[in-house]
Amino acid sequence: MADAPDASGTADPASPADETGPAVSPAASKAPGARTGARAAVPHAARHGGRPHAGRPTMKDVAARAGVGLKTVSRVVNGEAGVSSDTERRVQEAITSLGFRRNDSARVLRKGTTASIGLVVEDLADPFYSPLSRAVEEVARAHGALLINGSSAEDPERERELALALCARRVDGLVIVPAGDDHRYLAPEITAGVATVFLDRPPGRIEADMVLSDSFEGARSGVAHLIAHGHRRIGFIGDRPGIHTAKERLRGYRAAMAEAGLPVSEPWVALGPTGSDRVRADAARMLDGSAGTAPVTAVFSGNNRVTVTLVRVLAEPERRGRPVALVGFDDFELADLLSPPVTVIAQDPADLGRSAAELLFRRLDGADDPPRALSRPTKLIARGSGEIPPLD
Amino acid sequence: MADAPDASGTADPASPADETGPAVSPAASKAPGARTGARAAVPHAARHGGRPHAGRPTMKDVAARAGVGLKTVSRVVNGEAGVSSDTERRVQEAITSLGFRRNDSARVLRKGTTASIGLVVEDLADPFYSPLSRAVEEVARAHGALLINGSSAEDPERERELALALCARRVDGLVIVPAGDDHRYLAPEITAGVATVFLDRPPGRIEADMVLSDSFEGARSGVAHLIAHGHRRIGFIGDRPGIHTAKERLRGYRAAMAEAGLPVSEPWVALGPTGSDRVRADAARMLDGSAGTAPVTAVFSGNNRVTVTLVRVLAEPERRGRPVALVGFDDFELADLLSPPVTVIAQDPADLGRSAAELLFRRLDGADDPPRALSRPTKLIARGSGEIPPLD
DNA sequence: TGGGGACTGGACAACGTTGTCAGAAGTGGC
DNA sequence: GCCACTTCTGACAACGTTGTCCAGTCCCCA
Repeated sequence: MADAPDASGTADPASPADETGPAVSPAASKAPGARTGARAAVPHAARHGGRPHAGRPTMKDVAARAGVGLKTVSRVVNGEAGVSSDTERRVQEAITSLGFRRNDSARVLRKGTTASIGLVVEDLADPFYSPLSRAVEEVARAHGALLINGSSAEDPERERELALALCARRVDGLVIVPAGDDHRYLAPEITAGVATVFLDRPPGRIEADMVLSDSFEGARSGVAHLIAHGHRRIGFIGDRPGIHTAKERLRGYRAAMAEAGLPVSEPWVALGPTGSDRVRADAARMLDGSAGTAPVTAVFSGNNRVTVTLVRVLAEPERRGRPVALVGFDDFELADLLSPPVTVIAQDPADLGRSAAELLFRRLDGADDPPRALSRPTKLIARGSGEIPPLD
Repeated sequence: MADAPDASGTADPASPADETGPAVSPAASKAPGARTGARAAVPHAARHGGRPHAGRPTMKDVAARAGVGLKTVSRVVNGEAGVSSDTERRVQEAITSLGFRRNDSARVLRKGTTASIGLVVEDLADPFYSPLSRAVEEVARAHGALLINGSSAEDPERERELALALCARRVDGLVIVPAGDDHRYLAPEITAGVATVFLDRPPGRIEADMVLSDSFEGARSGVAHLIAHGHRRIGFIGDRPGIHTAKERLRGYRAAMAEAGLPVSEPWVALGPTGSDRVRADAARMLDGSAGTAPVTAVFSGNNRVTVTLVRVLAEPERRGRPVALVGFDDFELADLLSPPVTVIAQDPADLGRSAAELLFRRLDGADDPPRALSRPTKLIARGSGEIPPLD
């Protein structure tokens, strides 16, 4: 019974598709004047009446307006062949006059592909992750895909929520900077076809593509650099111990010390959250010496955030008298203009993002080879702070 | 009738939902080895064969597996009341054993709301926009919405493409840092119910909500600060003249100069892209004096990117002899650690993002009042570079 | 004038979910 | 034993699009 009136309804040029379905009656009753003419006259009146997109024209409306079939509109909208130029013109007119825009949700449902990828990072605002996000976005754009992204705030549960929400949206692929160390929750998704690339840190308890910087070698070479400049008591301040890169960098630190035959006093090593309070406390402890341990003459910093705090600590007036050498993992803007300029182990965040995204799209294009782990090299950039000799 | 064979099919753990629909035949022919058994045995073999999510279990599959009706599954998935705990348990079992995840595309189509908002900025990697994005994301998250974002690269056409693509995805709302100056293209979308807030710059030729920093007053006070420290020849280097904030800040500069009765030589004013080459050239021109114009003794910088380049220019050895005062619009990390520390007109990007997002969600919650323009104050932070006295 | 091919247009089902509505099963009172 | 009621369940349509398939229409050539 629904069909007959429905069909005649769409033949009507100004077809109120609304009125057939009971679902939209609230919207219809709230904005009854929303006829073609009235709509233009009162821009803000009915704007937020019902559901956000209630009352949007559909292809059916366009078809009725142009006096053609539904599929013909679809063809025009998608630039498919097989529509005479005259018909096309009529359809285009109807489209612009109704303000029609294709509903991609419906398209996605039908086609099974969303042309969007998800990105989960720790913090979108972190100067390490923002160029990385941008690079992923550029690659996505080049492939005609949109980017949906979120910050995990280094919380495994939030990472999981985000990743699964993205999967529920049926993103075509996922780039994840993992916060947690167990990603079995993604197994069904990967099996179902969500291409997944882990970035900066490896996946936990699951096999998948990954793109990592060589944290171990980077840290090793940075600490070796300090040793080469005469330091024998070197501190390490890094990110939380659960984080893979923190562990790897610590391992690099220990390796460099071991290679040089230098002992490591445990008070010289501090892992933890990168908030400035914690870093300041740990720095103070190792710089001033404590519990019978001699103070360090150099510090290796595990990342970006830590380095910036350390730069502040070392710049404090009371520390000026006894210069301490510093090498930091991650480059950062203006590092070269500080005094002393900061020696760093540089990664290229944009390159990491680009590599991960390209790997992802290779998968989406059908690459079937087993998961691979890409390692990107780091580069020591000597600027001054890492070349300060020890005082004693 | 369709149910009986279907049910038996889905009872099979590795149900080949593919093979029932003709829609997937092209995919099947593309990856002919993608047989059912192979999938389980070789996890990565058939993974990217067809459409990304082909063969995912649906509610129908879950229902068949649990021996219940479709709607009951829907009820369980959405935590609706009216399901006995025994039935719920059976459904939950079926869900986990099949690895079912609700398809939000279908949900969106049905419900008309996507629980996602779009954000268009100039450059996600810019240290001004990344905390802003993060703030928008936080607010979105608090409202249970995801964030889809993109960079316009300051290209109006690209901004338009992005914004319309987001509308086609039926985002519930849109936060835009506009690149262009004509947003009439958004009128049909706004009419259709896409809540839209413009951020950092006003919309062009359209009425809509906006959240702006007080660029005029900020620049005026910054230049007045330089004047108060004795400068009479002050340069202004800003962003491209098409950009609203650039114009406003220039206007503030001129106002401060006029208030002090100081003339402005046109070579002291330079607008253009923020790439370092252009800024360096303009800086050199006004610092060295040219064509009978005396060199400036202070520079006011129109933004973040320009300031950083100017800091580098002023730090060059050959410029050290003649210190030049500098005040920059936008604060930036480590500004206080440079020598001299940089005096800035600070905006709070996170606050801007938060305000815009909150305004957006107010609209989505039904607020119907006319579009409003929020102005956020700026704050002068004197650190040293802006207090350098003029040489002559 | 008729027949074949090329082109154009439209009816219909399907994608996976949720809202509506009605039916079935269970409970208690009389 | 029956009715009224509540609680639970499922059939069905609809959301707006695209793929399939068939039916016209037009033109050209024989």
